[in-house]
Amino acid sequence: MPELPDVESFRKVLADCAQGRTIRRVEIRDSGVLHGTSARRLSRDLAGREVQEPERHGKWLVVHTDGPALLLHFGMTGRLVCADADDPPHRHDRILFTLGDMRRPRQLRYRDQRKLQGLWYADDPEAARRLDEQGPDALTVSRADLDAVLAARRGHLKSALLDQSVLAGLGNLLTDEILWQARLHPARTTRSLTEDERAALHRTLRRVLRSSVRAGHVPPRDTWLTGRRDAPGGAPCPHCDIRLSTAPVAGRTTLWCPRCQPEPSP
DNA sequence: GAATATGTTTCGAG
DNA sequence: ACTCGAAACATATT
Repeated sequence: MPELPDVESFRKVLADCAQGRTIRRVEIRDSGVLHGTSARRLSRDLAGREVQEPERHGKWLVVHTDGPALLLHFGMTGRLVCADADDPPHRHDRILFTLGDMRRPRQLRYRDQRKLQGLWYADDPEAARRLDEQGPDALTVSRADLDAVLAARRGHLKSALLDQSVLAGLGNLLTDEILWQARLHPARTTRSLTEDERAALHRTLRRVLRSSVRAGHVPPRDTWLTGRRDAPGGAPCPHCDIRLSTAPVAGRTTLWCPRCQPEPSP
């Protein structure tokens, strides 16, 4: 699930649930999501700490406290939920942070089915390196910065947009959506883009990201490409009704419209 | 059982 | 020096 808009909604969950509150207790139900630390050390370090305003960069969430800062990455199946501390945990709740006052304690839960990513201390060398290598955040990237990162990259447009070190925050769904709305074929090369196409790409990227952030995820609207992803045997393009094409591009399932997004000329 | 999945890193090849 | 594709991570669903 998680791409930039999802992680942005987790940031809000974290802020509403925990900001300004004290962590009373940390329960690690599956230490498989911990990286570079142990369950014992994490709960010792965080107990009694106050949660401060969280930050997001790309798909990373930074949890600031008056003690150590944490980095969360949600992989493909992770999420953050706020629950009543008395509610029984979900099967995939890997870490429970109990917060705030004793009368009505809340619980922030890191839930993740596949455990592809997880939690790091912000000063962990591996995590710090990964965060350091991120490109500009896709939600706020300027036209000039987008042009600059694309100019520094060759190969397929889709693989560039998907690369977090080029631009941080886009995943497979968002990339397909943006390329379709900008009417650019995913296999176009970054170098082939004209001035007008780069302008359209930036405009579309902002528009798609803003409405997705508002919705908390990439909305599966009928008028968007995302709404047609799951149709068996290929769905019609919401623009022109021709059958959408599917093929792997940059190693990922890619959906595009052969009419609205013309094949790059070789 | 097989294929697939909204993510990312690593490694070998071109 | 870059870029690409495949494999690996762990688990559920179709």
